[in-house]
Amino acid sequence: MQCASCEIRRRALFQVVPSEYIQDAQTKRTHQYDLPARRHLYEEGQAASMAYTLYDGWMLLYRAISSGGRQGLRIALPGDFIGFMPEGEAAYHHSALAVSNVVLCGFGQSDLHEMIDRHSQLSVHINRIQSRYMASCQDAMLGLGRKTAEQRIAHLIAELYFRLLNRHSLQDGETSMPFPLTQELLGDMTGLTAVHTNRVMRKLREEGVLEPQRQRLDILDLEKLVAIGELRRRDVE
Amino acid sequence: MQCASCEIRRRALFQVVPSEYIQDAQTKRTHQYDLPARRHLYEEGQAASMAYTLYDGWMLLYRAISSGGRQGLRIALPGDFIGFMPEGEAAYHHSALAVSNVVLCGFGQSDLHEMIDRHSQLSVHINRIQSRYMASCQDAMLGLGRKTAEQRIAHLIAELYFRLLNRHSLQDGETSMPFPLTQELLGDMTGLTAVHTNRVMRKLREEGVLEPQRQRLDILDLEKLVAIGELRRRDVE
DNA sequence: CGGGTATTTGACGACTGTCAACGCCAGTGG
DNA sequence: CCACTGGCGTTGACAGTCGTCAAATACCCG
Repeated sequence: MQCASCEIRRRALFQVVPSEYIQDAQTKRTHQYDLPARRHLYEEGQAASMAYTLYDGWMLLYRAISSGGRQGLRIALPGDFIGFMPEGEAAYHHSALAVSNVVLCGFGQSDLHEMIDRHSQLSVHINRIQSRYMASCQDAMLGLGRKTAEQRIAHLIAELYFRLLNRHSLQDGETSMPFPLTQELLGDMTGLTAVHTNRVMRKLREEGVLEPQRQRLDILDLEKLVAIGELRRRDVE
Repeated sequence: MQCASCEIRRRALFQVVPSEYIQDAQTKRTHQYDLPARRHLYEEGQAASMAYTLYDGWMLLYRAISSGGRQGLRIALPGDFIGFMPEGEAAYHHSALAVSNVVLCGFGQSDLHEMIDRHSQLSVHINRIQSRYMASCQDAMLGLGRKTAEQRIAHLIAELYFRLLNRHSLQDGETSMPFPLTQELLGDMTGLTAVHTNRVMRKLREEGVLEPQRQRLDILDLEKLVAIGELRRRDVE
């Protein structure tokens, strides 16, 4: 089934590829996927045959640990390009879990590699995307290694807010955002337990910084949230 | 001053570029740099005009935090390609500090971008390098978020050991490695204080896992080290 | 209404940070 | 040769953050 609505997203990824070519062979193998909440798109160690553009919904990219828990690597938001592996890498290094119901556009990994061969600018473009992800990954390392629980959570929420803002999923000045993450998932991202995440959320509520709704989150004091999390706006893509 | 010895390394980076071209214009602007221990190669926020191949010595890549400390992102070992930024990125996102005396080969960032334009395979190659760094960055996130101090330190040391082994800086089966990191730097990498790092190192010594020498480290029980750190060998480049 | 999932709270303890002091060693200069 | 200095390693006492365990409550969907 062709995905009409994800045309926009595909253009974003392939903006550097001549459009005649896109109409061509490769895109025939582009498919839309729907995935309900709590289901995996792929798992760590699995053969990496596809890459995806997330069109709608949120996903958690994470790595499992031996004791059964997991460490979140990134919350994928609509527009994110996930699951790409360079040629020669056989398996995914992480798992991708649907946080809410999601819609994705899938590309064959080998199709992408072939396109990269023909359109060198595509590789440069993907490089830039990867470089951004790397920067946010380093941001996360800084938080996990050196920040308190409250700072990490504030940082994460502020980051998500600005990412949505930057891709115009939120209006400028809007104080309420969709928020499908459970406290357990927040904990996965911040290296905390669900219990402690809860305590921190209460504190942030009591401080008048934010107010959770069902599946949504009101940001009551964005400035304070940014200050607590020590978020540097320029680092957010 | 031209760098004869870094010819090997340059080939590693440019292995995908026709050799006639390498003899050409760009490489004229390749220079060797020597930097004494404790000096910065570049700092966060600085204009990213150069990228480097580390030829000799160890470096710490890190990001500073507001309270004055720092979070290590990666220990760069001989052969590592550092400081590259995709076209359009103006400033480094992290700082690079020489741990020991180091020797580097520098390339102009814009020269690299130009080469990438002409030789698309170079971009693919850099992509692969970045992807590896990303994987080890995610490894670190997992440690910082979910592992104990002992696990993190064991993981880091084992990782460094295998990285040296993989690039033949160590012989197979050799149990002693060069180790210019102070306990403070170990702490920077693992998100611990120097004091606590010390306690963990003592524990590892008492358990007969390792034995520090001056500027060197003896691995007495590699298997145990790997087990404690839960290192997955296949994830190490 | 019932069952599963998510949130909330309390009590307790472990891990790690902070503060402070001391020892060791190499290099320096007298 | 020795005193001095600065960097690093080492140790102890204490406090705080956060994890663990357990239980109660709230919420959602069928």
